[in-house]
Amino acid sequence: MAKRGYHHGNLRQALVEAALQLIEAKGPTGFTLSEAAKTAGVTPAAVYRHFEGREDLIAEAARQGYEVFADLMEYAFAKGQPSALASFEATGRAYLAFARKYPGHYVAMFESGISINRRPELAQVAGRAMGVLEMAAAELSKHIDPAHRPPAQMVSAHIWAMCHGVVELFARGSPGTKSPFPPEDLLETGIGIYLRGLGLIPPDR
Amino acid sequence: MAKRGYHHGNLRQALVEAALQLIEAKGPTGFTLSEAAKTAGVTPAAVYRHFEGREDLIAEAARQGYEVFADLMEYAFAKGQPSALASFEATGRAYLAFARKYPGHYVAMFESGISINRRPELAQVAGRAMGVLEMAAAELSKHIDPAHRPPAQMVSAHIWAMCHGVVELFARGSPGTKSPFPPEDLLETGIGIYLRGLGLIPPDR
DNA sequence: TGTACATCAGTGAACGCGCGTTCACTGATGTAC
DNA sequence: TGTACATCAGTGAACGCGCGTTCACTGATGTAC
Repeated sequence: MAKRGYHHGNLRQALVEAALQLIEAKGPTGFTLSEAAKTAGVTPAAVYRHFEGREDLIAEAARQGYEVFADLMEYAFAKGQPSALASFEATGRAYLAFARKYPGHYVAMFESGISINRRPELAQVAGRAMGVLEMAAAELSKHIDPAHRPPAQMVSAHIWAMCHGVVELFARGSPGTKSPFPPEDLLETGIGIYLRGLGLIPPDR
Repeated sequence: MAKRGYHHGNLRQALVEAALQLIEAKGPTGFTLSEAAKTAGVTPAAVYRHFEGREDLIAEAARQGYEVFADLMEYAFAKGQPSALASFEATGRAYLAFARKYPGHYVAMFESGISINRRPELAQVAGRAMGVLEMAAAELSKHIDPAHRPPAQMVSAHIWAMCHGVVELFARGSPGTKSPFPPEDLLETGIGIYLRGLGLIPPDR
């Protein structure tokens, strides 16, 4: 992908990809606009033709991440159908898979400190992603005895918290916090126990 | 606490406290050594009489956080005794309470990117904190039918992940990720369902 | 098809800034006698 | 108790650096006729 002459061709996307790569490598702190520009083979000033500034570039990276994220979750949910349980578990696994496969996006989305309300499209696509998880939880809730049924939003919040916690604590090269278990197993067993607690899996298997 | 003359008296601790305050206010990114020095009423250069540099100052803030954290967890654990279940639940709640009460410490510990192996004392005290949770999980495990008993370390990892996830996603002024439930409730119900899944709480209560 | 011209997407130099860190220094404190 | 002196804990000036951002510019591209 050698720079052909004066014009880059698709600088905007190249900058986003450079940003993602740098964010993954150095964290949201270490990421600089200047370095992203250099990585894309361009002067820092050129960035301003496509973005309002540093923050805006990060926001776009996060937006694209949410887009992929929401798609993955939707796909996982659909694939598990018509079993609500399978859908739900697949959605949880998709969460971790996303964090693993797109670490740059994940950091931009959840650790960069970007406000989700910065741009309307960002808020919208983030809502779509969360919506899938809530939908999965709602489907699941139908199978629970209404007397002991927690709100679907609460169930999705629990699962989201567990997923996020596993990612942050165990799936990253995190500060010394290693566990003897692979994150995938940790999440799978954790969700399994939780679902059993909801009465959706028989007590002993 | 007006500066009395040339010598500060207890600059080292004053710097740590300034750092914590700034980290809480601006995140680990926004924190600067220079500003911490100014907050403590001192020249940036003075910091070097007490710390090796910026990172070292953050590490000390994190260390003090782990100290308090471990104490709180130990206290909660002891208070719940002799009931393993009560101890375990109290320990979980203590986690969230710590994050709420000492947000600067929490960020320094878990979001500053500081390596736990930076200094031996840091690793040691962090180990102590994790040890309490593992101990609580081990106590709890004794009451589970051995045939269906997950390793205690796994249980503590699950709970830690859930706690951390709740803190990061719902207990902070986080990016748009609000939930209609208070974090305390979210954690309490989440742990409750999980424990039910372990067979430690009767299916309906 | 060729030409004139508007628009677009870059350059590169410059800016002011605050950062972390160093250095020789100096004022305050503690200690030996 | 007084004095000389070593040690300690600060100062303040200076540094080099890379940052984000701006500006007038220019080379490349697209379009109208």
